[in-house]
Amino acid sequence: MTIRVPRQVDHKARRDHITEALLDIVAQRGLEAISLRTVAEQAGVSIGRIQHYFASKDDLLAYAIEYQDWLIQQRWNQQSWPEGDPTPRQALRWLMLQMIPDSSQRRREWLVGVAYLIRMIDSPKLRALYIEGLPRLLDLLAGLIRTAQETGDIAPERDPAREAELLFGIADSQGPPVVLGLRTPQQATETIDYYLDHLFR
Amino acid sequence: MTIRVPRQVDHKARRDHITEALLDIVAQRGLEAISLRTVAEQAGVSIGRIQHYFASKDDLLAYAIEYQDWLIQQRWNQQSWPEGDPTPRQALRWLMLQMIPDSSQRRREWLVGVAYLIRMIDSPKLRALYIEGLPRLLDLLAGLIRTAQETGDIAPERDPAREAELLFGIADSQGPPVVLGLRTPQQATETIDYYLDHLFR
DNA sequence: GACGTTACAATATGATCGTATTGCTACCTG
DNA sequence: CAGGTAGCAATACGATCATATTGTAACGTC
Repeated sequence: MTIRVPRQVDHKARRDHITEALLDIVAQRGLEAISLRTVAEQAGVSIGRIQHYFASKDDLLAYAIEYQDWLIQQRWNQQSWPEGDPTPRQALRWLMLQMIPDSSQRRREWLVGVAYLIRMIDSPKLRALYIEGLPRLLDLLAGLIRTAQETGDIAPERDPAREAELLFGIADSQGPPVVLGLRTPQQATETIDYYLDHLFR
Repeated sequence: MTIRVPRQVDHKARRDHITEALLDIVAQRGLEAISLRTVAEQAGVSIGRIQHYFASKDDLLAYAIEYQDWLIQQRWNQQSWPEGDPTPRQALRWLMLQMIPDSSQRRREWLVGVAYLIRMIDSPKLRALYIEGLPRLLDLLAGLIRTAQETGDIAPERDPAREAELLFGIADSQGPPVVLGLRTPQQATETIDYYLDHLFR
């Protein structure tokens, strides 16, 4: 039997290295600045190498958001929650703070998401990332709200689904002012805490 | 028969016609799709004409957001408020609904705003449109909240500035789900009304 | 009615674009 | 160790790009 010899080069690693360069450019200068030449230069590789690992520019662009989506999933799965067994309020707060672009990593993710947004409208594949991801997050938030209602920490007349939308919206809307430097991540956090203070009692 | 080419031409009308074509393309295919050729084709004019009215592509791009900003100002100034003398709640609701991209006009404005966002980071001129516009709107919202507090319609312990941020955030965050078809403008309105129901009493 | 200027259209230019092609080398398989 | 193939680099190619240049017709002014 022939032993499966590992590939000479790590295919995924090469693709990801190129993709990292692309995402950096997109976050700094937008999709318009993407060309095989600019990506090759940013990645420090030849155009030939990019062509070897990606069938076309479109293929590269498509892989890039999938890669970013994968990156985000990885982070959510790996990052530990605030404390071992957080209260609903702590969990909600933590989830909302995750949405603030307060690190270079999250800032890049946020900007790339914005850059791809117009493309999402006409691309079913891109849209799916949003269409499927958002309800999942909203369900998560609504579940935590329901739990807090059971323990009496949130008034029972609050609608969990609506409240989840509000929480998401409040956190989501911090993106532009934070990225544009109008508000600090600290100030965004204060606004989030202000609302949580009113939601919980 | 000789074609009559009027010597005196409405400069602004020509520039605006070209700019309209550009904004349509940006909203549909993003800034990457902008070239003098695509704009000329969309506008139904020659490249030479565009060059005659704009010194460069950058000049055209810069004029386009200024033009859109002017368009928005015009609409805000001309559009009449809900009723002759609206209550603070009616005014707040109306302002928030104005932010939902529920017409092709507002949808285009929203998408163009998104397309230009990354450019805003490094361009002081573009940033100014956001940096100056947002606080003005927040002040307007906070003022209405304060008025409602004086009449007892909003609890006095609410912080007008914070509440203004929340109202803006809630309305602003409706943009992506509405544009991407995940939520209807009607549903976005319901979420806004839900929050107003809790803010007012 | 000559003259200058405005308002373009048409075309030229050189850079940059995505992609195709070619060539070479190192390694894996037989 | 012969042959094939993966993994590129280099370059060629035609399209498209922003911009510069040139040409021309229609007016306003005199």
